Amino acid sequence: MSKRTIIEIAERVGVSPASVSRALNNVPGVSPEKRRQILAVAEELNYHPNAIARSLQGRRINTLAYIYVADMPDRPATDLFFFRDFITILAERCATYGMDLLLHPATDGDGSMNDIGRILRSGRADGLILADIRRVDPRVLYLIEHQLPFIAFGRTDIRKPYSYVDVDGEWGIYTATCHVISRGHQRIGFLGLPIEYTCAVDRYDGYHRALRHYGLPINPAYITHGVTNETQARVVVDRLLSQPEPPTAFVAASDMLAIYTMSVAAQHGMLAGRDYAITGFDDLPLAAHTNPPLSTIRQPVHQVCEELIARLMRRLDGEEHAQHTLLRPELVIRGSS
Amino acid sequence: MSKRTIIEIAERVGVSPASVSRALNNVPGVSPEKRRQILAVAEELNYHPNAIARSLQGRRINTLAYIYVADMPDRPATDLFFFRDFITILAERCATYGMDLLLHPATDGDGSMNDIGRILRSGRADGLILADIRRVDPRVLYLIEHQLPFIAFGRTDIRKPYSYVDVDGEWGIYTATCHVISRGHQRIGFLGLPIEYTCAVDRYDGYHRALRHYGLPINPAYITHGVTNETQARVVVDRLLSQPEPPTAFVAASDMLAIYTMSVAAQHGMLAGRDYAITGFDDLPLAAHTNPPLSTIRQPVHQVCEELIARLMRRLDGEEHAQHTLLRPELVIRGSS
DNA sequence: CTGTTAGCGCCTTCAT
DNA sequence: ATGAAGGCGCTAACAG
Repeated sequence: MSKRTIIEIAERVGVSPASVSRALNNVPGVSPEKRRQILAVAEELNYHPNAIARSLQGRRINTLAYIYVADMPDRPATDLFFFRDFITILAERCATYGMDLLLHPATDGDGSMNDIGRILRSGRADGLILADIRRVDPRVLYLIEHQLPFIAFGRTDIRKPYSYVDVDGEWGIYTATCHVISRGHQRIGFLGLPIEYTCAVDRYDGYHRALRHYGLPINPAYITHGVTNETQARVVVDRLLSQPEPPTAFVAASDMLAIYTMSVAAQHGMLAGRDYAITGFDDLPLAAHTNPPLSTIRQPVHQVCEELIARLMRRLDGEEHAQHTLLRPELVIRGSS
Repeated sequence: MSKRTIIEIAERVGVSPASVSRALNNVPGVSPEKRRQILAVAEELNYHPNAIARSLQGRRINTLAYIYVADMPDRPATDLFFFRDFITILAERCATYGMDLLLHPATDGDGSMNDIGRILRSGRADGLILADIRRVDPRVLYLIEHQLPFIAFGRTDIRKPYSYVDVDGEWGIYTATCHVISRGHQRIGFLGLPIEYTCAVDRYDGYHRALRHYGLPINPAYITHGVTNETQARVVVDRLLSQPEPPTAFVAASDMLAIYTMSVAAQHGMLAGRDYAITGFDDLPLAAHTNPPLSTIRQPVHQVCEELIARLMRRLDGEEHAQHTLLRPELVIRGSS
């Protein structure tokens, strides 16, 4: 196997490497005849341009990177399942823009600060996608400061301008809570995410607003934050249910939280939809197949991914800077509420 | 923002770029003092070596690519969910080897033949991971012929040597079928994958062997192949159940097939575990949360990924060529059987 | 239309 | 221990 470079093609055809380059890139300035020959030989040699050499000239490498923390100890297991789906959909959207997705599960627990600059500056990716956004997120600050091209899936409390796409979790949970109230429930438990995440606060706010809106009291004994796995869920839900006046409904900030809760409640002999109501958030593929099927707030994942990539690509083209999108999720009513 | 190259560091420190390179790469031949200075300045400048320039010299880019077909029309939706999990676990295993995972959802339906050579030869990835293997897989043939470094998750009928990792689906389905038979079932339906996939045949063989082993007849009316979505499942399962002597148990070649089946059966008023038995294959996160929880054959995904990456890395190091691993899955008995 | 030249950022001889 | 020079594969700028 020879080298398979434009030089080899040039030699075979009897032209200069520059002409080969021009022909291969559809740049004018090559006679049709030579262009034809060149393309034929390239085809015959099974030639593929070296993307590495190309991007060394300052061109793009046609790759977007998604850097995430894979094994964050307090990472909601719930989000983990959501992000598994998110990743594949993101990759598909990338593909429609001719980009590949580079997955980098960060190794440092500190939100992958080490890797962020490295991947971008090392030229391995043209832009960055960030998720799991915290209210004050050092990664976002870093990227803004260094003017690196990125897009965030989620808002922060940071005032500086940057681009993001987010789902209106406040509205979503507000809607879910109202739905449950309209079913006649008055004592409503809330199962929240770890409050360092922006979306955790956002979703809690929706719960809060719905209760206020209906003039229901905010009872701290019904509210819990930061449950991230089934074991913790067991403790918390047991406690919630063993109160003198336990909640008759639960609004969970994620499908997995809801599923854990249903599982614990089942051990108390309680069946969702019959003995209590519950709603989730995400609409994982799983949600339609639980028993009973889980009512939930569906994240518009496809839209989210489309917007993320579209904005990031425009940023790479220098066409836009600090724009954002807030997408509205959708209440899906199933048997659990 | 300046260029941030070794040249800039060299100028600041007052040495040659070569010395900077040596210092940065821990190559001997730099005085400790200069080395210290160089590293200090690099740190201060927030310098990251350009991976692109590096790999132009023939070094690795530290990336493995997973090329897959995202929107294959006949792609079992079942596998889709499995591969979503597979991807994230694969990425994590890559990370432990210092590699990133490049996701390329192929755009051509033809098994991504176009992209395979391109990605590898373009230097964007050092090696390739292939899944969704078919019995005669043109991608595998191509990669073997061109001596490109790859590893397959799955066997083929191809005789030429190449490396793969696979799960013993024959054994798995054999075990599941025996389990169901041992529960007293005699009429056992089989729900198979599209037979162009090696694993589809493999799993069917397990069913076949179990029936033979117990001297049960092979009834074609109980056997179906190639169901890939819920709509098809409805038709097929309806037909299976409306026979004079319908199966009293089902062995499905994937969890999703099993779940679809349970869903259709429920509409016939039949509850798994009570009115009939059913087993799946994969052990998706979903499986533990269906109603009733699904008995299934658990794919050792973590082991699979570990072996895939380990073998591929050894291949890249020139240490091994056509080795393979066959992993044994595990029967997980839950409420559905 | 075509070829030559220079250089992207880095590493690796080869001298010194 | 250090620096100068060449080249990885490709493309852009400049000549002809």
